[in-house]
Amino acid sequence: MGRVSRQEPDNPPGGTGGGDGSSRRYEHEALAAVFQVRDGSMHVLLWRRAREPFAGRWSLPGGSLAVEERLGTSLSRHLAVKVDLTDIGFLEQLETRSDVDRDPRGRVIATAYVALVSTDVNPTIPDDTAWFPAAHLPPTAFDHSSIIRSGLERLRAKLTYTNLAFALVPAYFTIAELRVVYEACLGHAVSPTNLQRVLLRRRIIESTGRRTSSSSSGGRPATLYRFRERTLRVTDPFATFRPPGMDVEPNGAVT
Amino acid sequence: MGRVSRQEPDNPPGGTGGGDGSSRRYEHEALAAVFQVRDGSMHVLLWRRAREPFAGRWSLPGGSLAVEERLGTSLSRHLAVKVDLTDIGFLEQLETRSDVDRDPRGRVIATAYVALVSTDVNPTIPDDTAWFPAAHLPPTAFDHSSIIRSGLERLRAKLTYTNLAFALVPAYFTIAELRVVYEACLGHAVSPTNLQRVLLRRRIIESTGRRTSSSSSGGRPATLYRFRERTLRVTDPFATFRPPGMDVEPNGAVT
DNA sequence: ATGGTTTTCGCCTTATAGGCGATAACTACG
DNA sequence: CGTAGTTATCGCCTATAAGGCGAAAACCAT
Repeated sequence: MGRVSRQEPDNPPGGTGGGDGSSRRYEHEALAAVFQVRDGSMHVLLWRRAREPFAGRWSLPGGSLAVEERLGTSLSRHLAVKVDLTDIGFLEQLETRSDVDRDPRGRVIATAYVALVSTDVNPTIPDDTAWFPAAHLPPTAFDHSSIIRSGLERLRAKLTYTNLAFALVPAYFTIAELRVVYEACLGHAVSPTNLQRVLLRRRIIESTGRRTSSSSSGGRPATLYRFRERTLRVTDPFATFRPPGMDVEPNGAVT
Repeated sequence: MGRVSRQEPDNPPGGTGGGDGSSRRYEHEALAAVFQVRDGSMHVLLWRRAREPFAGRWSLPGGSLAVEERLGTSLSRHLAVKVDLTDIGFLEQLETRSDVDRDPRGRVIATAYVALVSTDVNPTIPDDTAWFPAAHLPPTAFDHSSIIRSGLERLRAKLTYTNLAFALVPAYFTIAELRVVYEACLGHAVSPTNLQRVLLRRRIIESTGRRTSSSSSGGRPATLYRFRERTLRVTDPFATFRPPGMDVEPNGAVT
């Protein structure tokens, strides 16, 4: 192949496309793995395919990228329009799948996102969509089940070293409610005692003075907590190998 | 936008493209942020653009996606062909940029990767490419400097909670050499004592019996260490909130 | 009031990171 | 050969964060 030379496609878009096969164009879709904790376990929102390929199987909601949009906004639009889903607390790009044969009809590149929905919203979804427990997925289409696994993995990781849970619970919540979410996500028992202590110490959550009026099954009324911030923030276990005199302020700044 | 109905582009590729603007096609390029520690500081490999737009500015190596390729292999090919770079120890997808106007010539979607090169390789690179310290980048093209920052952030994070450093050092190395790499990457002093202890305790590195024959400037010969594994493996600070009796075996399995 | 239930606090143990000085193992040079 | 200089490594301690467990708090129902 010729001499080493240029870099990106210097061909103007729509240009003649010289050399080694540049200026090819591809369909591009944005997919969302929408997660919500329902009845104590993690669920994913899936769409039942009406047509071939994979007719009858379930797939991630999403849609193709429009000309004037970025992937993220495109996806929000598709979710709003097609599944009536607007209450998304968190949306983050996950990964882009480019396998040549991931769609039997032809080449479609897909960028997958992770979307989180709080437990206190119950969106009205179309008939051909449904929530499925992430642990027991129905037969899925394309590479979507692999994408879901990948999303779950990221979710689990971030839940332990960030404040990401803010997107999965209402603005005000009890430790018990938070515990359910953590258990659903991590897939194992979580001690409420330890959960409270750790998140308070990390200054991720804080107590509002208020308490639940009275719980259904009796028992001491729980304090209502809230997340100090409702945007993603990492706690610094990344501070291993931290330099000598370096201390991290509560606000995250470094002195 | 009609009634809520289908999902992915059900149009066969090349089809007529109905409804809400589906089956659009876009140019797609793969870019690499190639990192290497040189002279004790982190460097990035950049390419000098010959033509407009951004003529004379520096950009990430890469190239457009060919029809029969996945993004990762496409990128490897471009790096091998165009910058003669084949000794890449690690290649991981970073993120996909889809801003409409990121390329003034028209719409090009870019998927960026992080690539790592060990300190013991010194690839012969073309005239119009050069290594730049990541802390002092030259004027860059497109959104590339933002991509580099993003890559550096991931690199720093992963260096502290994974064995990722294996891709930045030779197969056998001394703690001193490893320290240089960590300092270059994290941007602050790292104690060799602590580095050794932590990585040994985490069972990320292990001592080969061998020692450096004799160093240049005198001093006790250092033990040669090696990474137990040369594929990405996370250490489990993700194990916070770990369930009661759950212990993690040295090999990473969970009992 | 009494018992059941749930939440929360206090005290302790364990695990991991980090500081610092002492010792080991070489080179260089008289 | 002996001694100074240099670098690597180890041992012992401290600091911090996570986790276990039981006791107390604060409600409900009878």
